[in-house]
Amino acid sequence: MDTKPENFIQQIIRTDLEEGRVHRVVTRFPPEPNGYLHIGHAKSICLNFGLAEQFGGACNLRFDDTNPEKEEDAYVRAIEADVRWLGFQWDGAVRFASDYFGRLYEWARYLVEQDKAYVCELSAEQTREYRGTLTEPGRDSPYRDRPAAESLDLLEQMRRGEIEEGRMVLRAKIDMSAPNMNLRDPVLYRVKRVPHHRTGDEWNIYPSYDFAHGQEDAIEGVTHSICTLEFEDHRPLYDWFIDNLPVPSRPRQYEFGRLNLNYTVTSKRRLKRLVDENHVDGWDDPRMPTLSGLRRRGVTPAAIRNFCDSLAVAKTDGTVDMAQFEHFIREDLNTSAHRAMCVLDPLPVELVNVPEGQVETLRAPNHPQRQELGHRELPFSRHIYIDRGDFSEDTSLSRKKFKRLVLGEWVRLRAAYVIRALDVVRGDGGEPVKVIAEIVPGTVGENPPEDIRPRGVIHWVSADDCLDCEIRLYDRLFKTPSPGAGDSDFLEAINPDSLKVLTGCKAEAGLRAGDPAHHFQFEREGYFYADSRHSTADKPVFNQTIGLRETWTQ
RNA sequence: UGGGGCGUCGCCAAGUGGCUAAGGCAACGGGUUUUGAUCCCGUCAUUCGGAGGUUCGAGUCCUCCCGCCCCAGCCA
Repeated sequence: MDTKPENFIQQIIRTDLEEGRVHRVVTRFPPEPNGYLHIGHAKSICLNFGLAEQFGGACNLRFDDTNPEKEEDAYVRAIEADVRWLGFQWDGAVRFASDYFGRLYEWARYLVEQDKAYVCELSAEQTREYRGTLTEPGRDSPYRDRPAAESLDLLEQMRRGEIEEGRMVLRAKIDMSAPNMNLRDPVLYRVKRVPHHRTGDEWNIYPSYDFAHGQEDAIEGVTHSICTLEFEDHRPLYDWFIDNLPVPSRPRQYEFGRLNLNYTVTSKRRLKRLVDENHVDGWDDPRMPTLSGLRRRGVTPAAIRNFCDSLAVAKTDGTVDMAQFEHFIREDLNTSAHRAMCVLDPLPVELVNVPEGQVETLRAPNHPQRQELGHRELPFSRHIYIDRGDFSEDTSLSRKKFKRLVLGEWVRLRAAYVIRALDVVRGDGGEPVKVIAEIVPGTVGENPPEDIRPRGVIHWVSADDCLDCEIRLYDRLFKTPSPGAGDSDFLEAINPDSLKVLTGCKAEAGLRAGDPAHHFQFEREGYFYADSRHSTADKPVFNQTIGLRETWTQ
C-alpha cells in the first residue's frame, strides 16, 4: 500500500499516546451555526473525524453557538446533514456551547473571585483606545482594580438583563502591555439582550469565543483541539484559561493551514454576499463551493474525502489548484458513474437504408471497464440525433484534427453502426438542418471492411424514442484565480457566463426510468447529475458536474 | 516599527544533518482504446527565498537579510 507520510498532528498524537499523556484521542468539529459548510470545512471535518478514526478515538460535533445574533437552528440542521452526507458519525449526541453556559458563568465568577477578571465600563470605543496599537502598549482600564465583590454584583446584574448592551463587559485581568494583543485584558462576556436559538431568553450575556472554546474542549475531554492558523496567537490565551480555571481536563490546541482554492471563495462572509445579493441561486447553487452546492452539482462524498485526504496538513497557507479538486471528482465518477448518451445540440440524421418504422434493439455496456455493472438496451431506428458539433461539411479537415462525421465520410456511432454522411438538407440560411446518411450493415460490434475507415466514434440518440431534457453547463464562478485580491471587490471577478442552460437536449430513453439519484457519464460530454430542484418526472434537468478531460488542441 | 507564523519544481507537498532532493496535480511526448475519456509508459528541481558561517558532510544547525500571511471585534 502507499504509505502516506504522517502529518505533524498525527506525529504529535502518536507520541502523546506512546508516552501516555493521552489514553484516548478526542477531537471535535466546532462549526458556528451561522452559515453553510463549504469545501474548506470539509478539510477540517475529514481531519478531525479521520484522526479519531485512525487512532481509535472519538470526534464530537459541537456547535459554537455563542453569538445568538447570527445563529439559527436552520443552520444547525443543515450542518448536521452535510456532515452525515460526507459519511461521518459524531460521537454521542450533538453538543452545543450553549449546553455549558451555566458552567462557563460559574467559571467567570471564579476568575473574578481569584482577582483575575473584572467588570469594565469602558465603552467599545474607549476600550479600543485603551488597548493601544500593534506597536504601543495599552493602558489599564480605570475599572481594573475595582473590588471583586463589586464586579461579582455587576456581573450578576448583567446576567439578569439589568444592564444595557454595550455598557459593561467582563474582562480577564492579564496584561495591557502584552505584545500579543489577545492578552490585553480580553473580553469574556458581553451583554446581548437577544434570544438564543436554544436557550431562549435565559441569558442576557454571552461568552466570547476565547472564553468559551477551550473550556468547552475541557468539558468534553477533547485532547487535541485543532483549528486554523489565525488562532495561533490565541493559544496563549487558550492555555491561560485552562491554567487558571478548575477545568476537568487539559486540552491542547494545534493549528493547521486552512484550505484555499483558486477561482473560488471560501469565506462565509463572501458566500453569504453571493447569496444575499442574488449572484447565485442560494447556498446550494451548483456553482457554490458549499457542500450543499457540490452535492447538488453531483460531486460525491468520496471525491471530497479523497481530495481532502490528498491535502497536506501543515502550517503553510497555500492555495490549491482547482484542477486538483477536479481530478478527484473525475477519478471517483469515472469508476462509479454509469455511461449513457445525451445529445446536447441535436442535429437530425436520417438513415436512408434503415426502413421506416423498424426498431432494432442494441446493447451497450453501462461501464466500459466494469462488466459487472451490466448493460442497457438502446432502440435504433431510421431517425436519430447527433450533436451539431459532431458534423462538418469541410472535407479538408484532417482525420487527426476532426474525428467526427464529415460529409461523404464514415464515423462510428457509439455501440451501434458505422454510418456515412451522403447529403445535407439545408434551412433558409443555408445551414444544415438534417444529414442524410446510410448505415454500413453488419458493423454493430464488428469492424467495417478495410476500405471503410471511420474517423472516430460519436454519440447519438434515437429520435423516435428519446427523452427531452434540460442541461445546465457550469463554468467557474470567478474569472480570476484569487477573486478580491489586492483591494478589488471580489464580486467584480464574477464570471458572467458561469451558467449555460441548454434546452431541447435529447437523452437516451432509458434515463426516463433511471434512478435520478444516479451519477451519469454522458459519453464524450462529461459527468451529469439530475438537479434536485428543477427536475420534473417528464422533463429532467441535468447538472454538469464536470466535463471530461480534453487533451486535444483545436 | 510590536507579537505570532510561513518560505523545497507552474500548484500542493515529503524531507526530523549522511545512499543519486519522495509523491500527487498540471504540462508535454508515446502506446492501447467502438468515449479526442479511462488505462499504460516516458519527460519534468545539479537544487531547496538570499548571503555568510559551523561540519568530513546542510534543504536539514547558527547568524544576518528578503518576501508573504495573521493579530489593534463587546465576530468566530
